[in-house]
Amino acid sequence: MANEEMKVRVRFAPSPTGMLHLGGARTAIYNWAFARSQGGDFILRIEDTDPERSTHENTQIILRALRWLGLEWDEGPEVGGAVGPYFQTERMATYEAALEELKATGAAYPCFCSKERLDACRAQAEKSQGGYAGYDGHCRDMDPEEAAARIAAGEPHVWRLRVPEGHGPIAFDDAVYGAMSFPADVMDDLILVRSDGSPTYNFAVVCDDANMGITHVIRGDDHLSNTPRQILIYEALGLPVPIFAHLPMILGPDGKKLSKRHGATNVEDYRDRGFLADAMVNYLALLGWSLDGETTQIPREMLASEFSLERISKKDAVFDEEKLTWLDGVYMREMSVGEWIGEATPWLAYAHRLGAQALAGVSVVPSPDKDQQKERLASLIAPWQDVPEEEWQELVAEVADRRAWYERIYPLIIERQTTFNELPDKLAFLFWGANVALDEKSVAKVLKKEGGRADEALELCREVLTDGSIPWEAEPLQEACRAKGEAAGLKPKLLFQPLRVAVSGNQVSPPLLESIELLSRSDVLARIDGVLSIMR
RNA sequence: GUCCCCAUAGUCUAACGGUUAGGACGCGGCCCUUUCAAGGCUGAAAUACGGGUUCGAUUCCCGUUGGGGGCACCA
Repeated sequence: MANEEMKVRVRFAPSPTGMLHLGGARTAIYNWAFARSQGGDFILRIEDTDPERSTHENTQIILRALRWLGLEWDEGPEVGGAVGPYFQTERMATYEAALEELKATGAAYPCFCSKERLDACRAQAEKSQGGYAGYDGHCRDMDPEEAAARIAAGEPHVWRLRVPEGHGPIAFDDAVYGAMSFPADVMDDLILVRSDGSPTYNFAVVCDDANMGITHVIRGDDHLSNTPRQILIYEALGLPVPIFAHLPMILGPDGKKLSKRHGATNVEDYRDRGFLADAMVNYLALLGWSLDGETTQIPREMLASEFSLERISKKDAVFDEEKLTWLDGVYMREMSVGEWIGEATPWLAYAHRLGAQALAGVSVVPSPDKDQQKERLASLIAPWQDVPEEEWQELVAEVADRRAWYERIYPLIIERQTTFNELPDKLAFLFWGANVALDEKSVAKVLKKEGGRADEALELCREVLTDGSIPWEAEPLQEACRAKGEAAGLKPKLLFQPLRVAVSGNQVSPPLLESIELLSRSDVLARIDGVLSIMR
């Protein structure tokens, strides 16, 4: 057992067999937060013992995702540390040493059963007993001399753990689930080392956690049933058992284990859909943990000081993207102009491209279906990926060159966005130049309304916007329009909605006169004239 | 088949024997308003079921039901 004076050391140990998914990200967050709150060390270890599925690219993807989330590790890949290396494939000597120890005490024995025999056993057990109960111990009591001879003859074999007979229940105190107890007699003799000499997961994990001085193992619930097996290995090796904390699963909206069919499960997809890392960390932290049941905004710094294992929930949690989206909006609104431009640049550049692609002159486009629109936004992953590199560089450079202008968009949009993916659609009209793409529904509802005075309203506004004596600024332009509308008996709504549609193409847009201020007089007048011409 | 875990509104959660069962997302209404947001106020919505223990159960115990995970030469 770890005593109180020991420095807390925790680790996140992903296997590089794919992307970093939401569950893994939350496990990493909890490990990180626990280490920070305890003044301990957060270690990253790559479990790449499965050569079939582990790749260098996947490792890089995981490191990148962790860095995006802002979870810096104290020891691990690219950072180093005193108990490295931090890739399991580079620690083979330590597993071999541990195996030698187990061989010497008789706690490990060689097993020559072929994969085929084991498969057959399993198949038969499933047929006759309805389920597999584990390895049947075929080689457990083989004569040591026979075993030695067969090894010497080069016969393929694995090494299994000899689970002690008459071992009482394996008990441990889980920091989340409390007192746990598993009967030892249902435990079969698990494989420690494969026939190719590589360690299995359970064996490598125990060796590494022990050698790296891990004090608390915080990991997914799916490892709960592995824990008694691992404790058996700790015991056989005579090593101290760390404290375990198992985390409940993250489920999809249908209550099933979260998977691709629920949409994005890869954290980098969220980045590429325009979510903020801060919101992601906050949301994920709250999925299975609470500070006090009241607080929903828990920034990283607060997590790093207030996180506690005691308040982790035992219950599986459903991932709710709507709440994440709301929280993302909260963090968005807290951003300064500078931060906003920095993060939003690709989407602003993409909005520019989208707007510049608008058709020439005035056109009417069908209104998107609300649900389809939502789905489209959800599946937009870094939409600029398809843009030719050279063109893209120019677009991005433009945002930097005209930074002052782009900064003026900030107050118009900051309270109207929840993720960056919404920006292109909402801001494209700023890049239309003299052209307009009219939304079909908006035309029907605002411009062609029965008995409406839309054309009259547009004429009035046009007069004001033509008047060079009025400064091209939102406030004076608005007041002048308002006065003119009032004189003509036009309520503000009847006056401004037609103008909104004529300029932005839609009955819903960012603040109208403030947007007009960002456009040139000639473009605005051209849009109004164009719209007027098709109304007649 | 077997081992293990879980159970408060649609969702995330608080209440560790005594509360009008609290907060958040989402949903409805009102206010603000030239649209949409944001903001403010407000409404509907939960202790899975059945037994105990107790003066008193969301809370403790047992059972039922419902969900989840493990039982690989994967991790």
